[in-house]
Amino acid sequence: MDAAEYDLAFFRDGGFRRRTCAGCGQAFWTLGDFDRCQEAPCRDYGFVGRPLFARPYALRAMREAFLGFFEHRGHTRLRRYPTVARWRNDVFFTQASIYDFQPWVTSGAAPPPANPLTISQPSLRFIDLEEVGVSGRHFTLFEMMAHHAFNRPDHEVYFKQRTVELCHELLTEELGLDPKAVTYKEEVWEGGGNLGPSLSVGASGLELATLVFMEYVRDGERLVPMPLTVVDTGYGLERFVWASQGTKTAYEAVFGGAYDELRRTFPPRESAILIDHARALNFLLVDGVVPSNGKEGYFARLLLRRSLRILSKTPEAPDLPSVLDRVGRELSHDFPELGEHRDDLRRVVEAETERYAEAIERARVTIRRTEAKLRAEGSRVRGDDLVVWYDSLGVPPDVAVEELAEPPAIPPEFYKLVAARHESERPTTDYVDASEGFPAVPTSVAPTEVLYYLDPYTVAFEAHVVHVDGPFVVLDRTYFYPTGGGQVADRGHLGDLEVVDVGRRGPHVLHKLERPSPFHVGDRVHGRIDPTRRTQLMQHHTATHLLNGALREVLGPHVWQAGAHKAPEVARIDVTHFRPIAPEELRRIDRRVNAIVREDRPVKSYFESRTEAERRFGFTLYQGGAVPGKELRVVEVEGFDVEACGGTHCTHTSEVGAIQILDVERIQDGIVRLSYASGERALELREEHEAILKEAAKRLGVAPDHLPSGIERLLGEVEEARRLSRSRARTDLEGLAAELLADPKRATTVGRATVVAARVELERSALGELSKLLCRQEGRLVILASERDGKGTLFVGSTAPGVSALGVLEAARPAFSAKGGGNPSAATAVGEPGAPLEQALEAARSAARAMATSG
RNA sequence: GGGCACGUAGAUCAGCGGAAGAUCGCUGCUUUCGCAAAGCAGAGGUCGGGGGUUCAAAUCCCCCCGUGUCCA
Repeated sequence: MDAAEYDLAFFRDGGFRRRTCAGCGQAFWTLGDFDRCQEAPCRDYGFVGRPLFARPYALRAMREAFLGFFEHRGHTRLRRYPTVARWRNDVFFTQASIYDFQPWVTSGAAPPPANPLTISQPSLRFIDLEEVGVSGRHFTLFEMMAHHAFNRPDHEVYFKQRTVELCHELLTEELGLDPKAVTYKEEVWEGGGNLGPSLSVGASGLELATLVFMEYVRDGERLVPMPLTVVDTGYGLERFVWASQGTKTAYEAVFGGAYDELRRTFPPRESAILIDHARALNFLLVDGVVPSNGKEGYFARLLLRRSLRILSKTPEAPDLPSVLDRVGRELSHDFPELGEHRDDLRRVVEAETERYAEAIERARVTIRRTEAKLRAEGSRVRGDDLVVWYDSLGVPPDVAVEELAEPPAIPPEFYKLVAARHESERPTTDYVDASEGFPAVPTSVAPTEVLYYLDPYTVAFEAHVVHVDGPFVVLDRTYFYPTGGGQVADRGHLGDLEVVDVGRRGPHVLHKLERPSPFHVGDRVHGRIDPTRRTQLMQHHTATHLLNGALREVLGPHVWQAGAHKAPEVARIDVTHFRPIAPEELRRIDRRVNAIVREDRPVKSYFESRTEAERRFGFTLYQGGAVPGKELRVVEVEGFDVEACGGTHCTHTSEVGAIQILDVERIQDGIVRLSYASGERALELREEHEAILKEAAKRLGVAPDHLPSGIERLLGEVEEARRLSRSRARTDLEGLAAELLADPKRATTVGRATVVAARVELERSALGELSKLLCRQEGRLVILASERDGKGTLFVGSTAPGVSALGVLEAARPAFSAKGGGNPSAATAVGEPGAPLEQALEAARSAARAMATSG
């Protein structure tokens, strides 16, 4: 980055000097007399015991000082965004204040909610998890205070000059930092394809803030100026508080009384981890994360389990819900939403606590057993085993060691060994703004005017063809709904041709015809949509919203839609929930959702600016995931459920008809799926089910209400018949065995063995059975030959001392080209096609006699 | 989303290329006034599903499904 980028009038006119740090080699600006920048590791912490600011601030006071400062200087104060970034599909969590405005605001697609603005955004970073409690300054959740400005070519709010000016004024005049103590270090920031110069603000060893100026797009080596430039600042609230108090660790300064309370029971490190995790969990759980084994839920589980482990090691420790509650109440003064839904939060935590206890118990059993086995083999448990156990059973090494009689040393770099097991993994990304199997449309083609948004009831229309590609036709306007948002596409006709699929590519809707299009650009076509299918899809889609609302009401606010599918035949919704839905809960959901249908509430669909919709309804709008665009289409079931959704909907709930829940299943850890039908389809299904029931009853010859007992009876009979047939088969084989033994031509006693050799035509498995029956006594040598499908099988079984079944088989091999093998008590060989089975039987018999005699 | 572990009798699990096992529970008999207990006998298995390799697969390979766990 060119040095001129940092050469601000504010620095030059203000008497700042540009120097090069003797530590890191970076250039920096300062009023002071330093040869090094004032950030670790170029200098040590100097503020411990010597606070940086004029007076000590608690967390709330500092946040208020910051936001107030910028409010007084023309910034609008914004409430925090959720810690789970539902409006994005590229990250799980909000990791910085700028995440709130990416990608729609920073790309220029949507206007900022205010400009300039100031915010203190709770942000999550799991990268330093291991440092929490150890370093004295790391947190999993921290608040990033910020002031942001978004500059358009026609409207510049402010950029570098004013940003640094504001920052400097805040630090020195508002907070009373010595102007000479600050250094502004030149850096380059890059992320998400954008980059720009940035300044790292340091004092007394601490990096207090980063001032980023996003102004370029990277195009290979070239830097292209962005049309919209962005001031992205980040001030660490916790660091400011710490610097103002000069305590030994940041935790004491930030968490105050609650931390001191924990310190009475726990050592400093454990206290810090507990309180840090409790804070992060309060935000995560209130923002609707359900602990699970994947995605964002995993991080909640990680924090919960780390906390539970610490608590379990101390007998007089409080339980986890109390710890969370204590911290949650404190936070609710500043974030009122954290005071709500405490019961729901408690239930989630209790369920998770049980699960963890179960997991650990399971692991303990496995560990004890494995050690017993290893010791029986003369071996013992090694450090590697601890790594495998942690990875596959979830048991931490210190817990595993407790279970072992001869514990190995825990490998010194335990977590590195765990990481090494995950090296070959690759993260994957997705997100396509296009239906699969639909070709790209040239950008010169005008975007399709989508009419189904405005009026979902119109099913016939006139339009002009604007683009043709094989069977794919793009119209200037359409009422056809393309597959999207979990709703499958409409069907119907364009002219006389059937529309077999409808998809979307960016701003274009493509109609796929049954065969290559006879239409040409400019043609006027008549479109007709299959009205029955459309109505059913509308009913299912609206039913999905109603169920989502009822699920949240009955199960709790942790319920979020995790996926949905709306087809004419059946609809499904997947939601996050921490345990299977109980039958009683399901009844309540069923009643509630059908009550809403009967109440005939209006369902309004309209477009609204993203910013305004978020303000009015909150982020629960994003049930269907991240939605692109500056405007959201809001679907509002009056007084019940509001979601951003592009689907076709009924205008009143009664149109949905009775909703019949067909099935509930747990499809993943933390996710349950409901299948249901409504409208005509629900009636159809009911008729089908009744018919099936009647048919089944008729076949069984009982009345439908006696079906269960009838089936019970039938199963008993089947069981009895099976038992009988099995015992008959065995009787037959026993009869055959007795027959063979009684026949002097087949059974002869030689030496100490009775040799039974016979040709029997039986299945291979029956040969074994028969041999087993014949070998119930000691001193038997059984040779059975059988031919099936042109392949001869020779089976040898032996209980004769000193006569090996395998040996007999080998002796017969020269006469019988066959593959086979076995052990001394049983051996099998299957001959090549045409191999002489009779001669093999003879050869085996002679060999067996010879062996029995000599043995 | 990926790695790893696991899936065998009603339950808990062993077996990890050569004829499906143990313990508990269950049924019957012996014993007892009855129960418990003990002894004896017995029932109970598509070895998660589907492909493949092999003369032979619970066992080895591949693909699914399910459970758990770790990592993003």
